[in-house]
Amino acid sequence: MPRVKCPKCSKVETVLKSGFIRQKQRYYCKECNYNFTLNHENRKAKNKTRKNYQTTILDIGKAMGISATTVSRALRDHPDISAVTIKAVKQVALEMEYRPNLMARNFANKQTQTIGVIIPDLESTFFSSMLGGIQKVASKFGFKVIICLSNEDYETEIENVQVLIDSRVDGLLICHSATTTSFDYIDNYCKKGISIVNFYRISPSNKISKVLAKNTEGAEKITEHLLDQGCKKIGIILGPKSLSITEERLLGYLNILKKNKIDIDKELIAYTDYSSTSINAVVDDWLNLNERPDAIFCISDRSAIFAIKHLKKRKVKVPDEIAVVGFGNDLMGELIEPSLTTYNIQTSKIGETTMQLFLQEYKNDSDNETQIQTIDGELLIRESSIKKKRKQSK
Amino acid sequence: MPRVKCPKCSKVETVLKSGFIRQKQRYYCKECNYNFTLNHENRKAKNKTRKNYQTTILDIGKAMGISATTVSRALRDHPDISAVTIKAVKQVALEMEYRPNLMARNFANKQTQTIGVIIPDLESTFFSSMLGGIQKVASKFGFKVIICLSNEDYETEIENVQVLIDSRVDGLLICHSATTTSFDYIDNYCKKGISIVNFYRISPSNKISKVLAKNTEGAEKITEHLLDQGCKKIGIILGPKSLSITEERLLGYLNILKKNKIDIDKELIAYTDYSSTSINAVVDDWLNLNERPDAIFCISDRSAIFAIKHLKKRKVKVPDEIAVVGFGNDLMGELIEPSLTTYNIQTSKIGETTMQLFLQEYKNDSDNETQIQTIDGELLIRESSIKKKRKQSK
DNA sequence: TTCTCTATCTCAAACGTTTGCACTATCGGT
DNA sequence: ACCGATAGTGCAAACGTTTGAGATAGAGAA
Repeated sequence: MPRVKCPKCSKVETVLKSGFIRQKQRYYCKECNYNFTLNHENRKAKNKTRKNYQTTILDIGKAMGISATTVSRALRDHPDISAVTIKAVKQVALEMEYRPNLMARNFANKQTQTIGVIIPDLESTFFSSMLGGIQKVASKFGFKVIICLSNEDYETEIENVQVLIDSRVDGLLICHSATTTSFDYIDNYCKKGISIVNFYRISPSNKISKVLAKNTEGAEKITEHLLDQGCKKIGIILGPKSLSITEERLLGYLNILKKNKIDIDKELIAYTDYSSTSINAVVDDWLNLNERPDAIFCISDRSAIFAIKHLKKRKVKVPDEIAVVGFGNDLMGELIEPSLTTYNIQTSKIGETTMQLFLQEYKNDSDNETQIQTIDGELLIRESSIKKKRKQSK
Repeated sequence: MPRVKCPKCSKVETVLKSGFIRQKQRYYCKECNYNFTLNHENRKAKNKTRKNYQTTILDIGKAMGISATTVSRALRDHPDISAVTIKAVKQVALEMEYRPNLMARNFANKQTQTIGVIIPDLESTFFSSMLGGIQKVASKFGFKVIICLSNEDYETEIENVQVLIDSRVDGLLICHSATTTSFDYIDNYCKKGISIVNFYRISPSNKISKVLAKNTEGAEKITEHLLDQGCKKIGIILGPKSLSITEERLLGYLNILKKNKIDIDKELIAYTDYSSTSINAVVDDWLNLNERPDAIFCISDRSAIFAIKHLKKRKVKVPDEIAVVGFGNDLMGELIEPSLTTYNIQTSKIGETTMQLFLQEYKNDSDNETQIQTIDGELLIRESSIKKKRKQSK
């Protein structure tokens, strides 16, 4: 029989061993019916003395002989607290190097002052500049931004959404991936009362607000410009069919062709997955036609640059033989030779507006109607679309 | 006298009005000395029924007749819990659409599975590609990434650090702003036990780990290459003096000049703040010299592109009259005409390594020594530095 | 039978903050 | 002397999870 004293009744005779628990001998006292092990450390004391201990409002309260409640309120300038107290508390907080624990605050408040942003990639300056716009507005209003990249993959997109929602971000700004074909999950989360704003590449859902570029109008202007340059046969390189921007820009293109009574050649409407291989394949196809197109309208500046590079490699002169135009206005369009004609959708402004829209909805947190905001763009005529012949004839 | 029943002694006669509190009539019972107001709603009930209520482990426990503890452990496959229970709990959790509240979890665990990244800007593809590298590794290990932009401003950088630390991020990856001249704050935070990793633009602190490019070596290779092309007079456009990269690259440049017994001309060493105006000013200065430089080595690809654009405007031929080289390998260098010779520092890999380094330190969370990792680079010779004469002579 | 062990489960505290409401003191009218 | 008002402060619960350690039961050992 072990010679151990029961911590409750202080008897020794009645204590029996009772197996091991977590690598420690465990005892049982018959007298008071109590199980116990020896040598427990004081957890509280351990915590208070550990290296990176942070002062809390409780510490301040204790130091000043007031309650933590009052400290909490004082630090936030609550009207109930007298000016004297507020000043004193703030002074002590400073001295004690107090910093609020935002984790705890957020937890208590059930909000994080954080928004999640999902974008397809950071390969070019295109999405990162939208991100920049979002960041700018967010930081102005004290919001943190968690970024997630979908890498143009639907599964990843959904995983990201899940993680962000589990993290209880206050809002979700989503630009869909190129492989996203089902947008149902959006509606699902809306039911749970999370603010989602779609931007640039949007879903068909009518439950969330959206910010988009003037896709159709832009495509119209681009197509008009090409016709204006004397182009007769304009190929269009689109993204995947499921993407809103694909659809809308195709519409603009078709509008202008119809308006000008030009037959629509289905062979000249190509869907791609944005990859250089798929774009090069389309270009090759068209170069093999009996009658080559004299202009190519690309879904993005990036794809236009792929096209230009490929055309150069195939010894086709841009713009003389084939004009190329992009869409979006990516920084690199300005640098390539020939410089790229494009439609400036104001990426940064799209980002800013998206964040503002979220903020707006977040403040009125009622179920007010969803908004759709369209950001103005402008045609940016550069060298890649100027047909010399035409230029000379002017 | 008001006709209100005291909730304690149930008497009516003894109840008096006692002012208003928060827009509500307040009463006072003389009998039992109790103050009260009427009609308090049941907060708990209100919460449980509100629109976006999320099931908790407590709900699951209640539904299954087991404790929340068991649920919590079951969901995390704790060995104490029987396989049967684990399976059952997971099943119910799925049915009840349970999702862990990461805010609460993080709060309890005192860690956030989140790292903060501070970069100067998102204007070019340069930092965003480092960010991409960080993101890639982070998401692989279940870490979220909060981004902050310093906009090359010291104050903003410090503010960001503060916010991130208050948010209790698990780590901080910092690339300093161009205007940061005092790095003391870093050491300060290190004392508090936060993992900080510096990348690309680093501080002199010896308390944190760092990931950097082969700046000196790269600058040597670049300079050697220029000499190789027959350049005699190489101007160097640097960033601010306080920046580590400025110093290190200047060193590489000087090394090679000395090695080749070339006199160092202080006039050809220029410090800038990265802005196009400051770069153009330097270029103008040099163009006004009696003897113009025949090559310009720029601190970044972005600044090299500013320089090339400005030279073109001033009708100076690149590379024939003046060769221009950059540093870093930004996407746009490939696109400009003439394409830019540069030193590829592998931005994305720098990001990846930074995150890996953090992860490594985070896991051994001991105060192990700091590491400095250098990422290999390679000279990327393109058109902007090829002197035709030399080429012909070969 | 009596003690010991293991497997499994539960209790309660802890994390740091916010918040509803009670409490106290004091002041001004009747 | 009594009533009503207001300002300032404190108490305790709540947020959802994790965790240290006690509880319980049934199996095995002595």
